[in-house]
Amino acid sequence: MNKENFYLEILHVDKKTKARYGILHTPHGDVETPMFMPVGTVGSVKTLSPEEVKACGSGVILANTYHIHLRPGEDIVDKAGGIQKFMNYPGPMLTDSGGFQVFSLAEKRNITEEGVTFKSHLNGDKIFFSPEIVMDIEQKIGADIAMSLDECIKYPATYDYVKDSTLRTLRWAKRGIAVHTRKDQALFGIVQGGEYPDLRKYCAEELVKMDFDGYAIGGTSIGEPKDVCFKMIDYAVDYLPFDKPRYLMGVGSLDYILEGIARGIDMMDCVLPTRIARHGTLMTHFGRVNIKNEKYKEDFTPLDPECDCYTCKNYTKAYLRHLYVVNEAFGQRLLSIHNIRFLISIVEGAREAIKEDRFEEYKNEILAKYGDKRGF
RNA sequence: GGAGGGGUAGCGAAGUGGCUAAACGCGGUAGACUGUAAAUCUAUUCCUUCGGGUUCGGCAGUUCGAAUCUGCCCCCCUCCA
Repeated sequence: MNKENFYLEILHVDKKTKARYGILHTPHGDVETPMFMPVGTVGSVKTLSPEEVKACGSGVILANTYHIHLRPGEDIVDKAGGIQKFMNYPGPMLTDSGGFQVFSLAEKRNITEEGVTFKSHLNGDKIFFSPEIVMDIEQKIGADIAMSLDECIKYPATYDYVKDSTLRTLRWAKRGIAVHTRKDQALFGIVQGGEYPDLRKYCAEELVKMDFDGYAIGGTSIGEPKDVCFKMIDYAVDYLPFDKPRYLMGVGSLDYILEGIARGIDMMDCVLPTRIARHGTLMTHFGRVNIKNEKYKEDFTPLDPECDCYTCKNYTKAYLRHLYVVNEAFGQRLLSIHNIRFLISIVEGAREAIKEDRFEEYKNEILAKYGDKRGF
């Protein structure tokens, strides 16, 4: 495809790993890769202003087609001048297609060849998503990057199920790209195929034939073991074009992010930092901190002495715990700022390391210090 | 002074003879969370050396058995004088 102002400029590839450093050019600005993308499902990264998210060093942020379609509706976003203008985010955005809701709202949907019928989680209304309808909605929402409608396949799933689903996702991809006409919006295809190497390879190759503006690896981070997730990346990445962005969907814990980057991933998104922050859990250079813990009651030190975020520079654990305990919105905001800034700063460090061909060492150093083998 | 009502675990509140160490909620403590149905969910919350021990205002009874029945006492609330 030939999109205005959208391309990935790869400036360096790490000598020892597949990690790449580059600049993603988009209609709403240039951003460096690899990058971590915070999630703002309904047009807001929960508890934060767009300016605060940007101040954390964010590049692209996400919104969700299913949720925006329900409220306020794509026509309103279109009238507002697009999602970036509507929510006043000073940077590029991406909309997920609703493919994840096929997974997360599994009890409320039915899949057919034609598309997915959801029973709205808000009021039970019947919502039909075909690849064509999703393209129409995403083009109206107007993010810089739209995602093709897919089925995020649950794990584990049988070979036969994954094969049928993946072939259907490919047919949906073809139908979607056929009706995608906005030249100022990139469209990414999504590689499915579960844990099966031949299906991942086939799916990747078929998508590449369709010539998307970027490629995502989906069906990851949904409860599968870590090594399975890494294999899913490996099974697909080698069949993706070097010069197109590669997006690992749903990944937001420290080890998955760094392992993804090592495997040649450019973009990752996750709700994890914002969700766990709201629930009192923080990622720090020295592992996870649960700010609810009684032991922080009189701890007047910063959350993470090595963190440069607004929260760590200005507030103590005792105060953050207090805000959490009394359920103040400001506390959720400070904690969310920290987690987002933490992950973004880790990825910033990764970019510097890639440029200097020391990404492997950087990754090992960060993970060793973090300590928690779960990685988040 | 008279007439009612009530005192149950940190708090609120069920229970009114055995299945009750005692529902439920709050509070407390700990944990989970990965393309957001998530300011949500889970576990735990009398003591314990895990054998057991001590509980339902207090004391004394009835009973094989009492938070639950009886008597007296203490305290709280409402209304009338």
